[in-house]
Amino acid sequence: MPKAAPTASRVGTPAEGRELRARGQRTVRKLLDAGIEVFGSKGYHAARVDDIVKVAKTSHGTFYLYFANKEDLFRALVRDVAAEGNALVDSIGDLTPDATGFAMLRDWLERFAELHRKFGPVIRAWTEAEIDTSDFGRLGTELLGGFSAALGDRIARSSAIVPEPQLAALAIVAMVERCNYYAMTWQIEGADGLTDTLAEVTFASLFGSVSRRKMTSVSGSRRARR
Amino acid sequence: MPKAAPTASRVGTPAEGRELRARGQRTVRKLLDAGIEVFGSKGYHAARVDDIVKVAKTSHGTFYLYFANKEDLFRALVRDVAAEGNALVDSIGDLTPDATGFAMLRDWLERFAELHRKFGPVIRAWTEAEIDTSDFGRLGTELLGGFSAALGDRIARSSAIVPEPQLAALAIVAMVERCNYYAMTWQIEGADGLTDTLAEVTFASLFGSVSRRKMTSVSGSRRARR
Amino acid sequence: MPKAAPTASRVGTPAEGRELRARGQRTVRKLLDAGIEVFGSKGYHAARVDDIVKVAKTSHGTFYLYFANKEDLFRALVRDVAAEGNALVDSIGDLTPDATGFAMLRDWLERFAELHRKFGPVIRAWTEAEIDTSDFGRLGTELLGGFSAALGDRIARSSAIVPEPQLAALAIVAMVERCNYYAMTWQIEGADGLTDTLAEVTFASLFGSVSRRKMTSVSGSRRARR
Amino acid sequence: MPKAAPTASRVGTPAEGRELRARGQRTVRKLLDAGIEVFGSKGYHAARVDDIVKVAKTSHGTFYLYFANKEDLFRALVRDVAAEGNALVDSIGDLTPDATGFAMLRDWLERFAELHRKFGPVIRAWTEAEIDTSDFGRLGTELLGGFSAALGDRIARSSAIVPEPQLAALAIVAMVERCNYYAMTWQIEGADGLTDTLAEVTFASLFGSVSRRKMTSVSGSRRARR
DNA sequence: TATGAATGAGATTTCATTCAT
DNA sequence: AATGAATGAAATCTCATTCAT
Repeated sequence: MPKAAPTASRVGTPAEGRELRARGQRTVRKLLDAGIEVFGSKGYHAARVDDIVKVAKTSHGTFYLYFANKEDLFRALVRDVAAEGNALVDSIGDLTPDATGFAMLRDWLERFAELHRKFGPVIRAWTEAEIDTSDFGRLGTELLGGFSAALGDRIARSSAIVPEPQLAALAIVAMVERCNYYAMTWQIEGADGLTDTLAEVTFASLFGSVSRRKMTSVSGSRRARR
Repeated sequence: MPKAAPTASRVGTPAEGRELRARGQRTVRKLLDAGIEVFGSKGYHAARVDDIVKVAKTSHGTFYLYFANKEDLFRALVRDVAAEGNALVDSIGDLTPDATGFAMLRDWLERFAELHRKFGPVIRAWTEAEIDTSDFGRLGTELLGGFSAALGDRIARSSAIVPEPQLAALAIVAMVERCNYYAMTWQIEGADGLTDTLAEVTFASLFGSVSRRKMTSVSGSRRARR
Repeated sequence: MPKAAPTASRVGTPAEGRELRARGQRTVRKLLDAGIEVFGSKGYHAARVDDIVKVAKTSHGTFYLYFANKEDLFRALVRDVAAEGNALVDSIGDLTPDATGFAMLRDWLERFAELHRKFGPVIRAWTEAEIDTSDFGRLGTELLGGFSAALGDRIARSSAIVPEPQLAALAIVAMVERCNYYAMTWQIEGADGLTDTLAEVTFASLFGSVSRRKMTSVSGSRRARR
Repeated sequence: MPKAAPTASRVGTPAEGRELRARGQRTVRKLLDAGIEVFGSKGYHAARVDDIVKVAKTSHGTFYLYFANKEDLFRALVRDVAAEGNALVDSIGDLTPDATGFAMLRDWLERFAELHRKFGPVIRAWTEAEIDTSDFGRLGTELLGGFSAALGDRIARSSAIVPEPQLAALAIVAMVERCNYYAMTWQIEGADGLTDTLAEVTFASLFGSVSRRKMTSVSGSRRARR
């Protein structure tokens, strides 16, 4: 469990409106962090409010003081991911068929992986929760859709010859997302080369495997995954 | 008082345990189908035995006559998927950087999509269930791992210059799996071009965008993604 | 606790639709009867599903098999009272300023008291519950309103000179209802003369205290209240 | 750290315990008024300390500074009603079968109605709370009993020929109380004629419909009940 | 072989009351 | 004198599983 960096965040329904003092703020944060941890380790459905409360070292009553229920807490978490995700979407640069383009792509994928490392547990649980509770499946759809649309846009504007840029973008996003997911879930052996490989595969699928040797030199230093 | 029936536990798989008569066979089938439907629409955890039983138009008692519990039914389903999946794995042909190789790849992806269409709901639920019930998450890992290993093998043996064939294969499998998943979940418009795009992207990532023009002729009509 | 005569009745939501077998029927009845007893002794709000279940000698699970919640069971009970009450409403005869009229009135009041004896606990709890759960307060309003309207109608058609028959009827119904309520709640001393007194007061308020002596002779035999 | 404040328990009644300064007085008043409002609208059991505190625009902590608990606040309210009620009881004049007697009765009923208008919510909640907390149900019994005893006394001393004056008095009190209750609960249209009707019905039940014509002149306009 | 009823362990949720500032 | 946060006991409700027919 990566212990997830502490997260400031929206607060649930019950507390809605009322301003929180320092103490309350701290409690909310404890609960959110506990949420990340527990959702991550057991998944959304298997997670019990009781588990979360235990990890946060607080009481049932307190939980319901700040969140209407388990879903509410989860939603708050998801909103955070979505926010950071959308920021990431906006930061995709131009895709050029040269070293600069590759570097941009690799960097962007690295940041994607980082997001995954931070919020992985939530994302994982999200996939799981997505199914029935209809309306926050939408949030996920929108996020992924956003990624894919932004990337599709860059592809279309690039010199890559791709018949359906949007579909291709979707395919790439799917690949990237899922690989990071696998990396987290299975602790994939040799996963530290993952971002490199993803960058290469993606780049190759758009521009062919141009001058790969030179480019990987860029990626040498940045392997932080334990 | 025919208390003589605690044969119950672990009957599950139609073919194993004591032989079932026609009526029993039919009941098991109804339950399995209901399982696909219900697990698909609500996911593993949210699926209630009650729902399955209702869809199968039978009773709780009957359910437990054939399956030890909810997980047992799910396992039976998963086993079917795994069986078909492994068959599919074995049927990957040689990856050559020409039209024949592309056709093989496309055909294979088409069959993958078909498998997904048939068992998608189960696969979806599987992803979700994976998390806690540790040991049958393994079944899933093995299946995906099998796909990925087989493909990695073909890549390594092909003329494609890829630094880490196994990771690349994993990335490709991830992409393919997830795209089909999206297609099912979101009812993607224009999703019928999906397999084409996947084939193209995959092929391009391995061999560059060779002779793409000729190949796309296969993929029929043009559709713009939303 | 008068142990309340067993009551056949509507069944709650969960069971809705499905036909109940003999066993289920019996269970439902046990629960309804337990409801009468518990609501009667502790009132609506203080009554716990747990109490009801204990009295009915069944389990929590079973309770929720037949009723969505406490309110649902209560509703079923209330519906029964309302049904019997409405029947009673329809049976008011003509109010004549003679012995016949008085006998009719007294008889009607006797039947009212009987209804109260049978369903008193429910009625008592009803008054209590009435306050917030808006829509089944309506049931009560309608019932009392029905009583009052029917009586008002008879008064208007009688020879009594009353400026506002409807308001007078309401006043009378209020008196009768509340007195029976008191009789139940406080085990009023000398309550066995209650129905007589109510008949007299009512009759007098409409026609003056005509020939009271003769009339009371009718009422001699009928005092069943322990 | 002024831990010195567990004086809390049983302050309650403004006049008892330690003297309160102006600010405290005001807070107590706010809480009592909030109590009337909340108990009135939701009833005793459904009323939440939280609701009361919100309406009073103060905090939980403050509530428990002045009242030992919810019941304590309610008791304080009830004591007020009882005090005013008892004063009212003592003020019933002589019942004579003439216009003076009628006027006295009407006036008294008018004052009763006023009491009800002021404390109706509390009285309503009282009826409800009566059930379980045994000992302050007694307060209610005593109050109603007081009304009824005083009235019974006046009836006995009057020229009315009533076999059981105490029961008759109870019936009348019941009628009056309940009618006012209905008026409050249902916002009865034309309820302003209510006190008139009550006076008439009561008077008639005791003395026959003597000189009714002259008296109704008091009651103003004609209204038809729905 | 099939069924509907029953069960109870465990999860969720509420809210009067206490605590720390 | 006042406050908002925290608590936990007690209530409600769900549902996989077993039972009796």
